[in-house]
Amino acid sequence: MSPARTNSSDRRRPGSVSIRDVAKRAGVSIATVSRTVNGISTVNEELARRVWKAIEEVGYLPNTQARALVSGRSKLLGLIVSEITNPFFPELVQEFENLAVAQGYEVLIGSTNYDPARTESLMRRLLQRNVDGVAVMTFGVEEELVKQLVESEFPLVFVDAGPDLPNIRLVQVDYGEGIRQAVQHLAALGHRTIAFLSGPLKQRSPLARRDAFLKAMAELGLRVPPEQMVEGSHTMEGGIAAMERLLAQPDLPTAVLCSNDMTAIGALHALYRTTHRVPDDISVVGFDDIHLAQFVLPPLTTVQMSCRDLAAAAVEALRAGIEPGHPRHDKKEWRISTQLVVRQSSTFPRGSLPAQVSGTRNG
Amino acid sequence: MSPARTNSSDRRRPGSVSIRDVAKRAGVSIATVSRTVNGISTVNEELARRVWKAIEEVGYLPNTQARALVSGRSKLLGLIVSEITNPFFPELVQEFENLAVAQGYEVLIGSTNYDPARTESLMRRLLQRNVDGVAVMTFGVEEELVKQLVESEFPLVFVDAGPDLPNIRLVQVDYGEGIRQAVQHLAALGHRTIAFLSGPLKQRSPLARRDAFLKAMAELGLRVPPEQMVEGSHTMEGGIAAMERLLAQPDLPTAVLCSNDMTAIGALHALYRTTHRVPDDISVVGFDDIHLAQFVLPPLTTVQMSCRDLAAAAVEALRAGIEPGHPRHDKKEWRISTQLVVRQSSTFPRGSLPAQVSGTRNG
DNA sequence: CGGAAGAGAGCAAACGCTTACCTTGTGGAT
DNA sequence: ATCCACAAGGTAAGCGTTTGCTCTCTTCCG
Repeated sequence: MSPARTNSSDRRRPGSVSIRDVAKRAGVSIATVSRTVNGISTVNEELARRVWKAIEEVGYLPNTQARALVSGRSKLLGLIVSEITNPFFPELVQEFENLAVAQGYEVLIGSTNYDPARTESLMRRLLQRNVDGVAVMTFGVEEELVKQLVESEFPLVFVDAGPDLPNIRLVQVDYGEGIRQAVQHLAALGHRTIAFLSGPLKQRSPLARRDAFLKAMAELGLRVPPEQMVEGSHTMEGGIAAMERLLAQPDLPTAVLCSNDMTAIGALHALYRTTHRVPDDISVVGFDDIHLAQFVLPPLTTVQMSCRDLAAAAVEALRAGIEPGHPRHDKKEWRISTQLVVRQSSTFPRGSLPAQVSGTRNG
Repeated sequence: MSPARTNSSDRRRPGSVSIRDVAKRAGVSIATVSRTVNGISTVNEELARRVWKAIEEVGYLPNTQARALVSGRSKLLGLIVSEITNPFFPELVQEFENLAVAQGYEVLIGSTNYDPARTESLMRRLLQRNVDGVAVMTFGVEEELVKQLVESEFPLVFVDAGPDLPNIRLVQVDYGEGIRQAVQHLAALGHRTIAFLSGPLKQRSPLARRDAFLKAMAELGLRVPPEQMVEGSHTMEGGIAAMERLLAQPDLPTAVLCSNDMTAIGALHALYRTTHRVPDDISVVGFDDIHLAQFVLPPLTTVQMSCRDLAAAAVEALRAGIEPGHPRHDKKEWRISTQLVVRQSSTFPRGSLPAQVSGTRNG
């Protein structure tokens, strides 16, 4: 009524219509608007309708920043991955985001590119943005910082990663089962010499994969000469280099198990440039079952690790740490199982069977 | 000193040390702390030193929410992509994020999965978070909303997408040059029949790519029979399907140009399952030059579109819209050039030359 | 020596919301 | 009729900052 306007009485961008505009329009106090928006039951139905109508009319969107400021909850989750360009991560990110959004959270994603300085600045930025929790899917977060955060009970979950500290929420992948299936699959086909292209062995998860491999081999009484364990880097480039090193040796295995699909794809690439054919001369098996795995040539036999399960566990772990009355509040460990998916990059070793039943290109 | 504590005098999580704690510790007012942090020159050097020391000691991190609330700037950028799992996007996202972070922004990423409802809710969430601007790299944002945002001068930029509305910031890819190079490359090798596997033709950018192809062919006087224009979906699955439809026809082309690399990879896949070899029987050329392109078998000849340039243009366009005194404030269009990268998936058509010099697998 | 100017620091009002607390009005029990 | 309990809405404090304004010293000029 009075000519003196509040700051946003005129038409502004959607975000800048404030609760006051709604209150004025509906002829109620801002408290009532707030209560209506938050579904608090003490608001009279008739009034609530008026408020919603006013909200509609002025195009009000509650300002999340202000909400966060007063409630202390930003409804933001941080997600730290190694490299977003590694095809494994987008799938994970996607699932994580879907689940988070379904719970009313938004996600701030950052990739570390394995750079400690970058990681630290990322972590700082996330904290500064007041994220309610952080899921870490990479290594190299400074232990000191982690310890400090854990002590202050900041919700933190490590997914297939994480330092060796007590009292940390972890989502752990059970490599044993999937890798055992892969090894047994190859052994059942008749392979006796199986090489392993590992990831960077400074990290825990590649190490766990390697150990699972050695264990599965030992269970079958199969020997693994050290020269058939080659370290890669979980990238295509690393897979190429590792395979080339393997090829340079006198005794070739008839099968190669790779620590992840990217390595396997690199291996396929390296083999393509030689006279060895996959799978007839050499079988290649991956790990992760990224989307791409079914589209490489030949389609890759690999071990599936469910992104959805992984993401779901991470989100649940965070919610458990964030939301006061959450049932799983004290749970510290989540386990994800793995499982073999047979495609066309693995078959009998050459000569071990009378005929090659699986028709492949050099028929 | 006094036993009555302010809210955060004890050891809490890093984010919750407030400016007041610093002020108390340094024995100054919060205004001075604020000015020190923001580098305002009226603060005495000696005092500033004391403030920084206090900040260090209490582990203070300014609360971005509060800052945003009072300044009206969230320093958040929204980024909308179609699907984060499509390998083209992570590379773009990565670059975008790097550039944004370098300018002090954080990025909220969302994927639409081509779902209008999802797109709308995403947009609403972004506005609610008070993002300072949004870069849109997908189609299907409701025109009405866009119009409204543009009218209210909300910083918005469309990257290789966008509705046909006036006065919109656009980053446009110049398909002409790259596709012409690709066509001329194939023609120079001796190809006369070149098929085209397009993207979904309901969208602008696939349409632009197709038109560029037709134009380049026409320039050389090469005919393109309609049955050699097959519509795909810019995915591997779509590439496979499109290639299969092409293969089902009586007259095969000697070369196939694809609207994006994913389609080309699908095409390679489909061809792998036939007796046609790439590149000897049929040459395949992609578009985008995603990282993966150099690792498929055979490494893909493709047209490079620089992610970095694209991302840089998008960030600059947004900054131009956000930051008051930005020089490019009125610029509405940014252009990105494209360029052919020759790898091993293209060669002479079979029989067109006496000997095949480029050593390929069936040598 | 008085006073103006300017540097440097503090006070307090926003920013848009949530929520504890207070006020008002209603109905039922006494 | 009086009182109390309770429902329903309003008032205002406060979340952690930034920033316009004010206050207090210096310093320097006349």
